[in-house]
Amino acid sequence: MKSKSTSELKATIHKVEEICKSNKLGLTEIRRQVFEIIIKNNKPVKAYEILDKISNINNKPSHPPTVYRAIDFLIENGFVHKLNSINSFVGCFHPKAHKECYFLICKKCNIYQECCDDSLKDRISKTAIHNNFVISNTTLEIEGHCLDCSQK
Amino acid sequence: MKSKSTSELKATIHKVEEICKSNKLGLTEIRRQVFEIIIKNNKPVKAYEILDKISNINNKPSHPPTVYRAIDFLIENGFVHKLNSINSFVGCFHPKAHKECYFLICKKCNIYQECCDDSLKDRISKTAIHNNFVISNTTLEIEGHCLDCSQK
DNA sequence: ATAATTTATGTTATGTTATAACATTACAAT
DNA sequence: ATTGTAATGTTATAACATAACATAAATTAT
Ligand SMILES: [Zn+2]
Ligand SMILES: [Zn+2]
Ligand SMILES: [Zn+2]
Ligand SMILES: [Zn+2]
Repeated sequence: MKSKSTSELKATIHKVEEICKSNKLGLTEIRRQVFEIIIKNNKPVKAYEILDKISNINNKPSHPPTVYRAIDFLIENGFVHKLNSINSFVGCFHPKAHKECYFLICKKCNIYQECCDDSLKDRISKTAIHNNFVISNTTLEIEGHCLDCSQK
Repeated sequence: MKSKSTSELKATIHKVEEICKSNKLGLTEIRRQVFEIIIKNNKPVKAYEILDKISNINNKPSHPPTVYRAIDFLIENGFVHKLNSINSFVGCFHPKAHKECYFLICKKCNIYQECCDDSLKDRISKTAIHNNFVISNTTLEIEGHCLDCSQK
């Protein structure tokens, strides 16, 4: 993620809080911690990295299910996304704006960008219709090199 | 994969043999076995399923590295694809036609279809260009329900 | 031919990612 | 008080993948 400003970050966290409040979703301490670890990182985060960080924050060892449960909650509600191609998790900066996001992932510096434009979404939708297929979720992950890294 | 005819299957296997021959790629016994297991299955196959089948075929236990090496070879040369969203492998029915394939995967019956049309490819390419991004590989996996399964 | 090199496979162990299963806690509803 | 429900804790293990090193088979150079 091309580094987000502090205000964008705060706004996103606030939006998630609002969504949870108005939908009576329990944004518990652990879920909040996991969300903040993910959203504050400008690179995709791995589950066991989160596990380490959570353990440090709380000064006691956490266990995989704790982290994976929090991740599940966050994904279910559209606050984070999983990047299947690299088994990592990223925060969503427009939660609930749409169900899925598409990503560009730089193999060199590991930075990612969302790229969920409508024309792309439409094209995928048309492809599905053309194949008589009803979409429930889409994984689109484009790996390669970002501008900076391709110039070096 | 909407079940391929025997002739299509034979043709694809033959094409892979030809490509290997003309490019001096060693299509060894194990590699061929793994390829045939994957291509003959109309559903995505998991690495450890392949491991079991290989062990049975050869009447002696095989080990994970053997299978993963064969898979690596087949992917590198475009004969099979990995579906990252379900950690499974599928055969390619038009090897070398293009570097990547896009997929529709039915969550219910597990059958998959390739859907690598040019308009979709173009759209992805344009999205990358628009973001100053140089693509090296693309994962597009659309999960949902096929016609049959959505009618039930 | 044979030695050197390269390519592929065998084998053991381990690393990494993710979930099953069951116990406990906290808090709300009856 | 009792029951229900949602979340978390805990232990163990399943599922997916690779590192590291040994051996064998095929190529190539001498
Ligand atoms: Zn998003
Ligand atoms: Zn980069
Ligand atoms: Zn293909
Ligand atoms: Zn189906």
